[in-house]
Amino acid sequence: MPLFVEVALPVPLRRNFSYRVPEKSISAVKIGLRVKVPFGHQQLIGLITAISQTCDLAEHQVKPLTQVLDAQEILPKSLYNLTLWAARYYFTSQGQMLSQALPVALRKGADTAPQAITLYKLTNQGKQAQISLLNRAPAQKRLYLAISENPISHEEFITLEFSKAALKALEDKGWVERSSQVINIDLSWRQQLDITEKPHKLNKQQAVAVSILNQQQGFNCSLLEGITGSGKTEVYLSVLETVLKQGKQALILVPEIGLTPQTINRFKRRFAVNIAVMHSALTDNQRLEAWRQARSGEAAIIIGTRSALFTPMKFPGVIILDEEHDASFKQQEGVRYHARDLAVMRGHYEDIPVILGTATPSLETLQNALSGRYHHLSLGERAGAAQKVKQGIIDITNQPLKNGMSQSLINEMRMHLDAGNQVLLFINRRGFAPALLCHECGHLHECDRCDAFFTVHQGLNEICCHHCGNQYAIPKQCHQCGSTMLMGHGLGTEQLEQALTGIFPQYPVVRIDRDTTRRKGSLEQQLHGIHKGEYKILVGTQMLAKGHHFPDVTLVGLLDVDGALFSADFRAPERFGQLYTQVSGRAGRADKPGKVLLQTHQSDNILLRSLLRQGYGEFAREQLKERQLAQLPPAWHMVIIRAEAHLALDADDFLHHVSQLLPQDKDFEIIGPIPAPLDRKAGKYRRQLLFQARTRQRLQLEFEKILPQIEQLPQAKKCRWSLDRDPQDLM
DNA sequence: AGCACGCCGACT
DNA sequence: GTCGGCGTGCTC
Repeated sequence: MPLFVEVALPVPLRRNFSYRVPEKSISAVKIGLRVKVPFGHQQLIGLITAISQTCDLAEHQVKPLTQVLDAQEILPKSLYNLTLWAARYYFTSQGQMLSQALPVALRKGADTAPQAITLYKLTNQGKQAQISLLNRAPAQKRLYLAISENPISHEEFITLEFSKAALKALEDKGWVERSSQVINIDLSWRQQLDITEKPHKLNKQQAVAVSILNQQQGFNCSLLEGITGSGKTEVYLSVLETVLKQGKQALILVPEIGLTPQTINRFKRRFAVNIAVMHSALTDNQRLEAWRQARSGEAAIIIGTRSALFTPMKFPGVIILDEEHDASFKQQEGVRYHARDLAVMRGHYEDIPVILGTATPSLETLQNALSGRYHHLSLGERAGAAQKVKQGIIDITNQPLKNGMSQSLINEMRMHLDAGNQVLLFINRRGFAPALLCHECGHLHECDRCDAFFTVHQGLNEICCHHCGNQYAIPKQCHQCGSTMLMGHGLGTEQLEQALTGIFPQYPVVRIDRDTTRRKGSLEQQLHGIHKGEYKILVGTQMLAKGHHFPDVTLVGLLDVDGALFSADFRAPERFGQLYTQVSGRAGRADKPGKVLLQTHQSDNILLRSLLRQGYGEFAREQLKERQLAQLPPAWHMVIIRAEAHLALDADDFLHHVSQLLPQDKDFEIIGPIPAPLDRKAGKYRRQLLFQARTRQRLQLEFEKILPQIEQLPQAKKCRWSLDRDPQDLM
């Protein structure tokens, strides 16, 4: 009787492939095992998703699988199901999603069995050896002494920086031998949890939060809202204690920039348990080892960034996702999944609680908290540094600007610098899609057909409405006052850095953005320089605000507030609110009050006023109402279809045909095709189509129906295209 | 996504 | 005469 398997392969084709199971492997196949299979001219590794006695394809079309790689399912059932759910949700192939969920080493075929570790120990001859013979070989002596005390593992050998030559010499003498040993899985933490640091006394709000969180059984989700310094981590630690005492594991997810030794040490100090850390600097094998320890239950705590979401747990207890609003939880290439959304879904599949922590909730999470789907727990809302910060608005309408800085700002900077303090200047991320604004009268140019602001496309010398696609050449004069001083592009960090060096030659400037921090370790180096006071003026993008505290910074300037408030990107105001709140929470300290200055042409803007007067909470609630009116996320649900081609026409043509396939009624809205805010990249033209649906269900249904048709479009061959569900930015 | 096949330009 | 550019087409 022939046997066939369906295999999910890491290819962008949205289907699985059938293979014949060779006689000898028939008893070895099971759903969820990795197999190696021939695919075109290559051998790929995929997962078995189904087994059947029959196959629809003709016999000559089906190849036999090459090898079964596992004896046991590679993922626990809950994670396997989550991953398949995610494949559907993000409209990607099961194979790509599953491959995403595995550490690279396993994608390449590594073994899941724990690796035997190499131990170096003394031979009988070595035990009787005369140490004095090593007097002239200090490296050998050091190693010999270490080994004679206790056999050492290869890992210790590396970390203690012994010499390889010395080891070889001792082996050649016959004094030291290596043996390999399989380490028994140590689960003793489940019986006996050692707490190595006395917990801080919780304040009332923390205690309330902890007691509510500790009562949770099974799946549920909580938003823990607390400003910087309100003690979120202490709440996490307290919840962890409860979970670990029940013999269950905790998965902690943090933003890319937040995974510092200090963060990890906070957990290490409190609990004497094995902590698996998953970060991008690990080698494939180190990652695999951390993964194994999580899967076996040896690691009680797993802490990592976005991709750590897929770490299996033998005894799942809780998922904590810190700084839940952080954009780095959304993968921006390949499968564009959101670790926060999948974390909630994973909590559901594992039937365990999920805790989302932040000072500035994303509107998605806020909506869920306000509607009662999530518990809403608050910490120290009104306390802390935020209140002490002085805030000021500089209306720059018709003010002379030096590289984006007004004279008032420069004067203020000088005061703070001369007093020996540091100054921090923020500008928006490059590639922001700015509105066209008159510097003289502050008029914002709006599309004549919609209510949307025009977006400036400097490269094309065009303004474009991102709602209807309406395009014009950039006007020479303001439509309201006739001025020729129209502003349409944010300035760059580099430009600003140069200007500052000119204005304040005596104060060293440091610039922190994607470009200056690309090299590994350079961010740490720059931050170190800032803390030592080597730099006086700090220039940077959002990056600088995340998780870093600069006690000597007393003045923070936000240069391009308008660029954030009037961007074509509907999330820009939300992100600005988060940035502003974070910055205000961090400027200065108790004995050195900080000041935040905002430059804008729209000093009486309602949004801005509400943010400054009432804080992020109110601001966010107002934003939420606006999103509802505008039928934008999280009220409605969005998918972006992006296309890239050598000729703009090809991309447009494709998207146009796609838009014909999409449903059109009151539950759906289609915008575009329009140029992508970064419309030309590497000589290719990028266009996009926005699609909004009233409900998730309809969106899912419609796309599942038309996706095969989109794939079949002849125009699809002329361009590269991709889907992005719940897009983070419209770039 | 890979990878091979295939058809046109600057080199020994 | 060949090496290699990347367009197009296929993968159970």
